[in-house]
Amino acid sequence: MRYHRRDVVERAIEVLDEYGLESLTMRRLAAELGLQPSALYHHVPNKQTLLAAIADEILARGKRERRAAEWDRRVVEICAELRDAMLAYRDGAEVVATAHTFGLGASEPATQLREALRDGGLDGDLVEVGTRALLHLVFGHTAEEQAALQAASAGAIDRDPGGPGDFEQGIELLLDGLRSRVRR
Amino acid sequence: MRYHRRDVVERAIEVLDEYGLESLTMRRLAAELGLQPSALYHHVPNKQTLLAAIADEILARGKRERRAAEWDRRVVEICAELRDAMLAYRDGAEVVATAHTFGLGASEPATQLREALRDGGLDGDLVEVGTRALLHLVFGHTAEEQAALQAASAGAIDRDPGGPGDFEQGIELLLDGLRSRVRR
DNA sequence: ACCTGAACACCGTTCAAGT
DNA sequence: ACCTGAACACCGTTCAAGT
Repeated sequence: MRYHRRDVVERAIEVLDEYGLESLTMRRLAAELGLQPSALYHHVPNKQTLLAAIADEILARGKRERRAAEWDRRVVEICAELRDAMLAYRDGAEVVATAHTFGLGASEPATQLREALRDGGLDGDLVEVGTRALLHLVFGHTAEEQAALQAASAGAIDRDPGGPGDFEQGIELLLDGLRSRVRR
Repeated sequence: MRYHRRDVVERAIEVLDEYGLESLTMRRLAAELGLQPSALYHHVPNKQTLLAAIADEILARGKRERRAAEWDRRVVEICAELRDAMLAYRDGAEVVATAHTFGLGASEPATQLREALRDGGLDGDLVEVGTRALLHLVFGHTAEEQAALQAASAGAIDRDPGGPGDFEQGIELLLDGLRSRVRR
């Protein structure tokens, strides 16, 4: 059997979802594909790049149709889509958030948010600050939520998992600030 | 020589600051202390706990006097203190942010923010949502800023590092939303 | 209480060689 | 182009034993 890069990424997501990020090793993935570990380096230059590709694929799979007409409703829609996409896979939020911290992946959601804020009539500087703030909120909240959810299902009752209500409320707080800065 | 837990944490921070998070291994730290790796487990149950202790110590070392009288200026002050504390050590933001995602460390800053928001006259629910949103913004922004700074100093000109202006602007956006929700 | 020595069960990555 | 086989230089953690 001969594989291509997309096969490797797809199988990596299966391993991630079934066994978790700490079990997603290059050796484990190679074994899952029936390959020697060294064979993976023909498809991917290193593990970090593979994780960035996984992050992008997870977000791509969560894509939905845009419905909202108003720019601020569209922001909420984009953020909710991001959250749902990450929650769909075990440790999905951690993978995406980490990749984003190091400037990898998640470039498309950033572009969409930037567009929405620009449509809202915000200045160039505020578009950038707002986009980054929204992404940090979404990634931070979802990573914490998923960690709490997984900790809860593994035993400890720990803390409240946050939930979609808390999530939207946080986004709305930020949107308030953005709305009040629309030039008119 | 006999060590205590605090010696181990202190030396770990030195190793972190000098060689970076990826070089902070239990074996490396043990060698630095002139110990066998197994000796560390007398002071700390595992690496995760050590990292949480490092996160707390980094934040504790950055503590400053509170000056602002108004609740919203106090929020800005707390957030700026957190950012400075994390930026003071190599990979400090990543260590603190990761610990926070898993519900470890950073409990004191959370308490201080909660107090400030309560003083501002916000409802219990909003206090929680606001505190979490502020922390995600601070951790997310600072981690990204530090990663970009370190990438820049290592060669690539990559992206803009954000800076304190962008940071405060993001916090102010959120504060706008919080201010508008003060019950009166 | 704190530490050594040895082991267990792994990692990511490189590189010559094969088809 | 894609893969094997072998190696290099490491990991975190456990556990019996020592003082």
